Amino acid sequence: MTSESKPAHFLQNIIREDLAGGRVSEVVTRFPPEPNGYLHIGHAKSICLNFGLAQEFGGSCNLRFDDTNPAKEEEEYVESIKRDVSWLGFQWAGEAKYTSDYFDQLYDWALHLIKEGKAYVCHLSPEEARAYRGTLTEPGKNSPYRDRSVEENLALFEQMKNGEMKEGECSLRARIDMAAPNINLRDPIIYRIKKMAHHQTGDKWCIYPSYDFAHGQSDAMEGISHSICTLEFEDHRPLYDWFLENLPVPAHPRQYEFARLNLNYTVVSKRKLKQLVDEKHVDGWDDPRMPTLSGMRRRGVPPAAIRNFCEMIGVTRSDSVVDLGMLEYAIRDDLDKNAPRAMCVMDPLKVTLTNYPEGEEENLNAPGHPVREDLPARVLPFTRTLYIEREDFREEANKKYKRLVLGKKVRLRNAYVIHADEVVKDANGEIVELRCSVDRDTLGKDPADGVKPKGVIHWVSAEKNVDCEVRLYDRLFSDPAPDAGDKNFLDFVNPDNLEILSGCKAEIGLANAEPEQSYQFERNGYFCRDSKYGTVEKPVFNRTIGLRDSWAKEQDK
RNA sequence: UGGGGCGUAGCCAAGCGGUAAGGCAGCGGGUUUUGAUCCCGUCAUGCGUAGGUUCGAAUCCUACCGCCCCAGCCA
Repeated sequence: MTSESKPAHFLQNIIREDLAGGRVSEVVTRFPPEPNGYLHIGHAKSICLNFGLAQEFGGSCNLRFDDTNPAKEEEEYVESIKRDVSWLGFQWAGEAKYTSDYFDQLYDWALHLIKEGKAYVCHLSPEEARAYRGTLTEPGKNSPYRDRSVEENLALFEQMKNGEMKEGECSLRARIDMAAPNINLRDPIIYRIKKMAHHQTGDKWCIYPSYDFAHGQSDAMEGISHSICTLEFEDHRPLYDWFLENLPVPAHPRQYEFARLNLNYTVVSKRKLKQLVDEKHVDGWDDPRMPTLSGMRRRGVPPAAIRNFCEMIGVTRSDSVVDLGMLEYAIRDDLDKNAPRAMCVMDPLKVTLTNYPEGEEENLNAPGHPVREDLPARVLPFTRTLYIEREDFREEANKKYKRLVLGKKVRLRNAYVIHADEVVKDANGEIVELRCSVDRDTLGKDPADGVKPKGVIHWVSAEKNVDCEVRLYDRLFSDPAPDAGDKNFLDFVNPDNLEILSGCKAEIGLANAEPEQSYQFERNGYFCRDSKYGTVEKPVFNRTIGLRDSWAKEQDK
């Protein structure tokens, strides 16, 4: 720890004290997703927290699929979750675990509660149970089945397990306190009947434990020292503790809650994400505009950027909304340091260098990165005809415009200084070509007259380049809180969230770009080859994020 | 109107009785063959509000206000 390191957050403080005071000898955490959907940026915070804490304190972190509800869960998600956690850069301890691994033990513990008179089979229908539960301000009433004998409960529970009861006909409930102000303590259901195959246990069971009955005991079995979850589970903590106190568990882990991540301009609810996919607002769960980890991966977001972002935003108990700009900063910060540089002209304007011999070609060397000397240099073929960005030329402009102007000079990035001599237009007055002259004595040095061009623009050889398609993504929603209150988030889908450019010309080396390998297209932004679309001859590049653009800001003034 | 939480700058967030860290965004300037990066400067007489305790309060006490979560056989 250096003097300039971040101050510790409350969980780090708690762990430090637990370790120092001997309450725990080793830190064991767990990331417990339900395999019912794809992981998103919100999960990333939890992953980084749980795995990060284990790493920081020399402990370990389990990956545990919280699969107590076969109606909602699928094997497909198990695989995608493993892939995403690994991609983020974390390794779970041993094999991935499943709450369903513990169904036998959980069943025995249910029996234990029954024998202790602390659980009973209740034949109230779901509707009746709701009525008996009371309300937020009124206590509930005891179920008429609450005082069944141990023997009767044992027999009935056996029948439940054997499939002799119908779904919803009855359930096993903990016998706690129907008048408790905390509704979770009003005889919560701990086993329900679901005549349904489970993706891990097949048709072995037709009764399944509830989250509350499964989670703490699973933690205990795994020797979890700190069971970290989000704020909405805070009210469940007394119940978490009640089970651990009333069952012969090997340990009593403690639950701590933190505030989940909220990001403006972003929705992460599974239902809404699914709707975006189903209604074709996006191209799938891994669409680069999606806040899913698979979408961000495809878009070119480096996992380290997500980790740093999670580090930046901190861990607290206050419900807050993080500005998307922070995520964008973290992405740019990582990419600036690590992405090799390249040039790509999005909207090509042909330039002919009238004093450059036809058929001549030379290979110019360009660094792979302005400061990272470990990144390999590249070779740029320079020829008589080139492409520059259409918006990098004006027939006339004031001094603020630092690009190519008719009759003036500009530096071609990593190459020569050129002078714009003449504009060629078509019948409609459209500029179709620029005729320029090149100063061959300007490679790596200023012009002999000592007049240094103010601007530098990117370019690509018109004779040797990669024809490609470029996809420019913008934020998915135009409203900072698209799902706040009673708004319909679909009303705020940003109509300009995707712009597809074709006929873009990238430097030749990009022909071999690999998906997920990020590049900075100089003066433009960060890009990576798409893993889904494009061909060998004509790749598709996704813009991860643009460079900061103070010129655009200046122009808006 | 029951229970559980949370209120420090536009946003995130330190602070734990000794006179408001840091980051993002913003603004101003410098360097620059990327209008990027980098560097420098600037940005809360103020900590939800009102009282009180104290030599001294964001920190302690009291009251009030605002926001979030809970009435699935979901997690």
